[in-house]
Amino acid sequence: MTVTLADVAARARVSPATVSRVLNGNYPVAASTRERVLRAVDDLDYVLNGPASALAAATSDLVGILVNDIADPFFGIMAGAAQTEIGGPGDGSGRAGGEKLAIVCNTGGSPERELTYLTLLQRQRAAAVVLTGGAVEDPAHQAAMSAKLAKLADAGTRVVLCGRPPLPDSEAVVAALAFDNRGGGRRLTEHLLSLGHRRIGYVAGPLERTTTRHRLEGHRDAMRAAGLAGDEERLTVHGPYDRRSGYDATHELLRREPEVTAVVAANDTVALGASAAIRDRGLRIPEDISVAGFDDLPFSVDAVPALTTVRLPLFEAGARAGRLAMGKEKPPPGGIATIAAELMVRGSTAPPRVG
Amino acid sequence: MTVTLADVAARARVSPATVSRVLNGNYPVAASTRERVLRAVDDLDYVLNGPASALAAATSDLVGILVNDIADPFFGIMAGAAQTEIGGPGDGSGRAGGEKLAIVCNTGGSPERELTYLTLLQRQRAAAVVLTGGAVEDPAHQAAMSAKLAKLADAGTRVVLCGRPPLPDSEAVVAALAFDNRGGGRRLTEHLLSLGHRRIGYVAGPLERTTTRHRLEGHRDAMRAAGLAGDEERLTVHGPYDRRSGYDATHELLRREPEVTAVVAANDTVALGASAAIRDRGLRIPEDISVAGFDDLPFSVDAVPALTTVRLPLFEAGARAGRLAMGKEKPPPGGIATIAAELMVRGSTAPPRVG
DNA sequence: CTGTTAGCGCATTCAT
DNA sequence: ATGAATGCGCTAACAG
Repeated sequence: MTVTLADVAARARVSPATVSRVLNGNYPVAASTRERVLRAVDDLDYVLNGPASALAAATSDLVGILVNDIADPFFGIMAGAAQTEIGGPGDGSGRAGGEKLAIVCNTGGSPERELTYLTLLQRQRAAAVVLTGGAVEDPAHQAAMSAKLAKLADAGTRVVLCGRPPLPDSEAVVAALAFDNRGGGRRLTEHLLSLGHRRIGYVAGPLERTTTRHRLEGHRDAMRAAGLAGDEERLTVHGPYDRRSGYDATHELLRREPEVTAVVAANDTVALGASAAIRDRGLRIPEDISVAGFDDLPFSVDAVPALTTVRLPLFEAGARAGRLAMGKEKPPPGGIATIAAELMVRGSTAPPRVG
Repeated sequence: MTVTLADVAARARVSPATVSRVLNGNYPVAASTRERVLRAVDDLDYVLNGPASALAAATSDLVGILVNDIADPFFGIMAGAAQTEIGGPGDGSGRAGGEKLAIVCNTGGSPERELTYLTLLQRQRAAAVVLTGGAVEDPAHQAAMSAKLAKLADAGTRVVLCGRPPLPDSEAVVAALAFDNRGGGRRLTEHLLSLGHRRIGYVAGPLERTTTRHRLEGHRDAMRAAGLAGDEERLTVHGPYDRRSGYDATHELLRREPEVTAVVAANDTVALGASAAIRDRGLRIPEDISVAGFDDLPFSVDAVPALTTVRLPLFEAGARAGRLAMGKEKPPPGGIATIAAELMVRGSTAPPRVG
């Protein structure tokens, strides 16, 4: 029923070994034989059996990309970029050559699912794994992750972190590309302070995530440097990285502290919700309250007014992670690189009203 | 080095077959033995060899989800929803039970890559494949797709279409969930007509895509019914489904035809770009020009003014496709279901200025 | 309910 | 440059 390597060999009048060699191309084969084999492959419409191949070779051509939320462009952009480097351009024939199969796995931000996916990828003997986005800071989970990644690395899987800080002690990881969330957060708040804001609310991401913590720390560093420490707790509300959360949290924040003149959101999506909440209270942006986000997702420039935010080079970082996973690029010194975050000042921030 | 089923069997003092049975759970095993085996698995930190398993069983636990653009929430939402149904909830142990591995493949809208990914999935003996979003209408590609899907189905892979019209003659497909793009497009334009608009510009998606054609046909149906046929070509500009394209195309449209009082965009993302272009020309929305989108993505309600659009139940459709792919839900009669599209009237559309 | 026996389809030694 | 032989780790009949 299903055509195998042996069938192709028979039709091309060569041995199975030869067919295998032309298909993998890592071995000298006479041009004439190669041609004969390829024709037989086409004639028979032969498709390599991936599992059999992976079993025999003890490696597969799967590359996993883990994301926290596939519906969030923050991850989609990185994953798509990584995939372009991993999947190869294809040869236009649809005939699948030696390229890898880049596959995106959606953890939904759940530590358990993250581990489960890693196990599944380990089971598939994945060639590489790219972990994107912030990590959960629970010590137990971190330990489990380190152990799991070590095991993957042991089995020959290349592990790359993208937009995620390096793990405590992991020589298992080929490279870690970390965003400068802290620096970005600090510069963003410094910008607001320089405009004259003093009471700045912060709609933070979920607790126990590195991204949340680093951005918040940057914010507080700036506040402290301006002599504005003390009110952190009251001026901070936590919630998921989504629009709804930004909306609800901002209402809560403004109820708690009506004197706020600026709201910093955990990311652009949250900022969108925050903006909606502010408008629903009859306030104008930026005249009554300034709003700022983080990430500079594509829609942020189209917000009205355009959103002041911190740009993260998501595409570039994802592409680099993809190359690193493929071994196409040399890892940075020490395996760790910090990716700069750039402040983008736009219309949603302005000096506070006097009085 | 790497621990195998046999090692587990030895430690649990049972035969390899028994270990296989408890791991797959499709066969009666004494509770005491099962427990012994599971303990051995944990002790040895055993991870099943996916390729070997797939080879022996002639099926794998991979389920492919093909998307046109992973950075676009339109696809992200569907893919994420499908994945929740496919991946299973996990048992919270991170130990990967019998769940499938849902993997998202990003075609970038390229027909070649679409075929390549299908070949790769065929190679992996995928359990199921979900194709999301519009298809390219090139006859050669359609034929190639039909053939490829037939081969996949032959090999036991379940094929499900989500947000994509059924193929000409394909009993290969388990089920096709098609959005009512035509009806939605028609109702949207009817809404504009009822407001009094007569010169309506259309920023369409890329040529030769089913989604583009159906939405455009709905629009033109409504125009024709209102006796407004004739200017189709001049009032339509095509481009990719992205923000930039919406921006450029709208400038082109307004240059070509300044009397336009409303712009219908191919989707919400394009509508965002269109809105920016309109504002950059010093025009107000909706006072000077009304704008409408399609899809009702999460950010659309936050646009200012909120975007009038057509809501597609992306999450529900994706989840249903996931269940269909898993055989957890009965296919609709004839294998084809049309998913309704709901008009969402919001602030971005209003009657045209008189005079 | 459990053990035994055969492959699954391919990559890779070794030969030649 | 090519062919023959071996085994990757597991599942699926068959016994029992």
